[in-house]
Amino acid sequence: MEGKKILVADDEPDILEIISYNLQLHGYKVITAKDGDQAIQKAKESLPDLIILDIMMPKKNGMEVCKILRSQPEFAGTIIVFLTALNDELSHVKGLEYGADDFISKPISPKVMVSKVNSFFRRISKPELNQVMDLGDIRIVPEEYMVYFKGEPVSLAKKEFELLSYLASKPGRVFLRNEILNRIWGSEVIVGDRTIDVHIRKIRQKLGIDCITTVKGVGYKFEA
Amino acid sequence: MEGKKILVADDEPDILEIISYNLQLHGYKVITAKDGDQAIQKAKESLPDLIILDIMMPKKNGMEVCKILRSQPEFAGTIIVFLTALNDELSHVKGLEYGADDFISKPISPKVMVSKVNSFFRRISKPELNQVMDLGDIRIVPEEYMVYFKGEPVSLAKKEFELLSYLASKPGRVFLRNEILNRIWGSEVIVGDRTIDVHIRKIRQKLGIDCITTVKGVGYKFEA
DNA sequence: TAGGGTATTAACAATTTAGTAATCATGAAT
DNA sequence: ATTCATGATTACTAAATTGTTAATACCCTA
Repeated sequence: MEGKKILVADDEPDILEIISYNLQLHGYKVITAKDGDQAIQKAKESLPDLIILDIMMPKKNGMEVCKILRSQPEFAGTIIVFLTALNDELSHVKGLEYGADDFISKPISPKVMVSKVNSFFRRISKPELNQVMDLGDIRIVPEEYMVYFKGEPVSLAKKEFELLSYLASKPGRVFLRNEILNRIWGSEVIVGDRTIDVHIRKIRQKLGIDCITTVKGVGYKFEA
Repeated sequence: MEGKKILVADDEPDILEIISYNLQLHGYKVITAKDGDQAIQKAKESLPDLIILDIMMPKKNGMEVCKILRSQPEFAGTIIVFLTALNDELSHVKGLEYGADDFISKPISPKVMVSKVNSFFRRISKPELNQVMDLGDIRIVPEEYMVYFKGEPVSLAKKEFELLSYLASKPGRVFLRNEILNRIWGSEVIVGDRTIDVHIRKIRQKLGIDCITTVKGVGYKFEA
């Protein structure tokens, strides 16, 4: 997260000030721009990881900037978010068309802003699902489709393995049954109510310990 | 989103018709009023989740209605939006002073209207629900469905957790029993009078300290 | 200090939700 | 063709959650 570059473009110096101050406080490098043209220019020279664009700006508005940047391959992977007025649904719709990743509503709460920014980075830095996961006594090795409990190999079936990996991808976090269904079974497939439970049971059985906690009425979570 | 009650007030039967038809199509329950007085009366008896007010109405105009409703605690959490002529800047400014949450411009596009309404509910239905809340000794982690008291995990049941999160979302603010019912149980469900109390009790018990204060005849509030 | 309204509480009942074991269907491996 | 593992379903059981009741307790006000 540290050292990530963020470009902020807004024509109001105050906003610019507040945003960059708070982001810098959290270890981000901030580049600022005060209009659309400058935003494009600075984006090209600094290649930021995240770009925050105000919708309304002189020279070129946020939408235009976004459109232009998105058309260039070096910004394909860059996160672009808009600053919008609260509930400005129209901008949201258009913004998504132009390739925005998300929106931050004005008025801005620094706290919310920073946590949103953090979550953007968390989101993209995730696709490392093939990483070996070490969680206490449990070790998950995706490329072997294998799980080890205290060094002992435990062989899980595909669905079981995927389910465990998914839950273990964020220990402590509760995954809703719906999320699980979507991720493991896909949104088209419809499976019975008890299917998840049965697979959870198998995992618990095979691992011998209960590393999966039930949150009734909500879902399941992994805990080391 | 389903079953949310929306009160629409406008003196033009056609507009009323279009709006309510489209909203109903999307699963909302619509109540209509054709003037300001009726709007107030119906608002009081049906306690809608969202109120759409035309600015220009007989008896009382939208501003007045808004002002009156806002002055009553049971409408503190209700979303109120105005129907305004496009670019009617003056109404916008005044409207915000009177406590409006947003504006919808005439002429009305049903599509835009519905998507705006949806977004209102999306906003309020989870106002930063994924934010960790730190309140003195108490820490609420929505992602984990967990509450920590002085670092010690306390596991609350779903309803209890939701209730606590709700109250804690605005420490110090009193939540009316009605608001709580609407938010936690939904406007359709009918539960007995003592139900809230019992859940409050459970939370108090489990947390060990009394962070929830009773305001007799009114409701409850969270205090760190 | 008596009484109305309101909240607290504990015990209980109802409901919802998850766990379990047995069973079936499918398809790959022997 | 038979076996076997997987994955899904079912019907049943178990358990936790959630809601109700009814017996107080509390606190204003008269």
